[in-house]
This record gives sequence, C-alpha cells and structure tokens, in this order.
Amino acid sequence: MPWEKSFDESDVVDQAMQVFWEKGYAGTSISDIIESTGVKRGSLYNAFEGKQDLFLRALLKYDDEQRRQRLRQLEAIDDPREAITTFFDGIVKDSLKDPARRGCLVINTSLDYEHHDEEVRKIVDDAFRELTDFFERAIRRGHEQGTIPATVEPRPTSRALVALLVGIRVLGRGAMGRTALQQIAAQAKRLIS
Amino acid sequence: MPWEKSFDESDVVDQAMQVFWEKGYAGTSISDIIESTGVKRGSLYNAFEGKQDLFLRALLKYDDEQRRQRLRQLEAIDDPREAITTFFDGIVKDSLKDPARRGCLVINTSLDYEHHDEEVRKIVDDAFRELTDFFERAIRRGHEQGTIPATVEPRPTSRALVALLVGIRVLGRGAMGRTALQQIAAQAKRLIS
DNA sequence: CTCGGTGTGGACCAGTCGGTCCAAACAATG
DNA sequence: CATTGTTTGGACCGACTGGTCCACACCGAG
Repeated sequence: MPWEKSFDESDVVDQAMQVFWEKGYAGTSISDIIESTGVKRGSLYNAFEGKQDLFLRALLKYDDEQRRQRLRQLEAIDDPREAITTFFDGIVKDSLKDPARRGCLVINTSLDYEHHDEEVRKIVDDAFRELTDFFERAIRRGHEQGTIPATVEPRPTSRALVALLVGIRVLGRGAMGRTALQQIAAQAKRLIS
Repeated sequence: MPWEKSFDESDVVDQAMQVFWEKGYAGTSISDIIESTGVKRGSLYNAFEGKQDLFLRALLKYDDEQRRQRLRQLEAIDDPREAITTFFDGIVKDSLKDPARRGCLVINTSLDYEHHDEEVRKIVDDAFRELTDFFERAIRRGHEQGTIPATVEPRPTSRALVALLVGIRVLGRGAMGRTALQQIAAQAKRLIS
C-alpha cells in the first residue's frame, strides 16, 4: 500500500555532508541542501526531522568514513612508528588534496559548539578521545618493541600528537601551504623519538 | 556646531569584540551588539559602517591586545627557551581561565574565512606568520647561545610550535581539560630539546 | 479498478537578519 | 535667540531563515 521514495536517504545525507563541510552549520541553509540534492522541501522534512538531524547524520557519516576507517587501516600496521607517521602523512595529503580547503568536519564542529546539542558534542569528544587512545596504544606498543624510547610518555605525547593534528587541519585551511604542513608532520615524528 | 556622541566608540568595539569572541561572526547579530552595548541601531550605523567593519575593528583590537602584547613582553626575555615555555604556559593559563571557553578569536576566525574579506584574512595570516617568526628567532638565538641543540631546525620547529598552539586553543574550547593542556604545553618543550 | 496511505511539490508562515531612513533632540556657533 | 549640522531612537525594509501545511500524484493491496 505504501509508495517508495524517489531518492536515496543516504545520498541526501552524503550531499548534506559535503555542504555542511564546506559552509559550516550556521552557514548552510536548508535551501542550500535542497538546491544541491534536488530533493524538495516537503520530501526533505518528510524523511528527516530537520536541520539538526540532518547535520547529526552527516557528521556521523563523515566520522565513520574518514576517521574510523583511517584508524581501522592503521591499526593493521605492525610497526607503531610507521602507523603514526603514515597517519600524519595521510592527513597532510588529504588537506592538500582538497581544493576547497575544508579541513576536517569534526574539528570544525568542535569550534562551533553553541549550535549543537549533547549528541553532537559526544561524537566530537569521542573522536578526540579515540584518536588519543590510538596514539597511546601505538606508543605503548613501540615501548614493548623497543622502537620508541621509554622517555616518550604515552599519554602526554599522544595528546600532543592530537594537538598537532588539529593544528595541521586548521592551518591547512588556508594559513599554511604544502611545505609547512609537511614540516609539521615531520615534527610529529620527533615527538616519538 | 556639532554635537558629541553619548558613547565611546572604543567601548563599543570592545563590547562587540566580547560578543564576537563568544558567539562567532555568523552567530552574532547586530541586535546582540545593540543589546550588549546599549547603543541604539541608528547610532551604531552612524558610527560604524556595518557588521563587517565592526568585526574588523574588534579583531584588530583583540590581536593587538592579546597576541602583539604577549609577544612584545616575551621578546624581552633573554633566554629563548624560557620565552617559548613561558609563551605556552601563558596560553594554557588563558585557556583555562576563561569560563566561556572561547579560545582565541584569531584562530576561531581562521576557520571562518567564507564570511570575511581580504582585510580580515590578512590580519589572521599575519598573526600566524609573526608567531612563526617569533619562534624561529627564539630558536636561532638558542642556537647561538648553545641552549637549544643544533638538531632543532628553526623553520619546521617553529611551524610545529604554531600548530601546537592552535591545537591547544582549539582543544581547550571543550575537548580537553587542564591536565591535558598542560601536558601538551610540556611536549612543546620537547620539540626544542 | 477502486481504495488507502504514503511521498511530493511548493505555497506559505512567523521570526530574524543586516541595513536604511527620518523626524525629533540636541549643543555649539553667530 | 535662531541657525546649523550631528546624533539619536526606533519604525521600517526586503531578503532570507527553518519549518509547516496540504492538495495532489502515485503505487500496491484488495
């Protein structure tokens, strides 16, 4: 008796993600999303609860496709030192690859807390926490293997690596060019030496 | 023949700065500024060109009072190593001191380029450049004095220190607490060792 | 083929935005 | 005092915001 939608919800979330990523939450209007997806207003509100809901799903998708996937791949690398340097090289490459200089949606969102509720904040906080944990695990493995000096303190260093990541992502949005970003990534290696 | 204003322009800029700092450019409405200053709409547009102009002046004031002043004080410190560590300690202290967790207006603005014109971008870019130069000068002085190892490369390291600064300012907005920020600042010292 | 319920398009809403306009208030000058 | 040029308050503007509503198109079940 029902009737199937003429569009794929997942496609809409993906498009919305692109727009939110480029223009930020406040800077994105529902009309922008309507324009970029072709889905009409009524249908949009029929499929989603509203702007916040749309953003939440977009953020979840981004976090899953970008950070989670990247960490999953890196967990597979045996050498923890290589895992960390590969991580930073990838971040720099991603930052330079994007002509729109959008940076990282999660980090951008962390500077935009006022607009968002607990649920969004939790996603962002979890992302930072899991990143820190990833680095910490890698450092501890390096200790066991003897490839990372014992003088490298796991928790403080992992937090500094996250700070460097944030710095690269933010400065990569315009303030610094390719050479600078690569140099920063290289300094990350010094922190684990 | 004329008639003197009933308010001080500088006070208004200062108030506007506080509001922009807390709520961001897009998140701040002219009505917000009217409310927080008590200056009425007509008078405001009589004294300033508009929202952009107001923001520009607020940003200039912030940059001058915060960054420039801080750097000026630190330039006076003889020991470059101490100058750098004092810098980071001050940043962490400032971040923790502010209950509103507003971070740094300049850095926040660097993630909000779409709304702004060349003039604003130039201020932000100059701020990052001058910070990098400050660190670089300090490192070179350390080389001369022998207090900073020759293996510490001036340009890459100074850029990494800026990235760490950005990381602290962004993560200090909510994602990380006092201990974490202090640990990150401590790692900055490792970069110049 | 009819019926029932879902999806669709777009007119419409109240609220807010940045910005304009202007009559009235005002103080200094002649 | 009258004249002059500015400041002031607030009504007002068109554009846009996120969100609602509903007549209508549509398809599957009976």
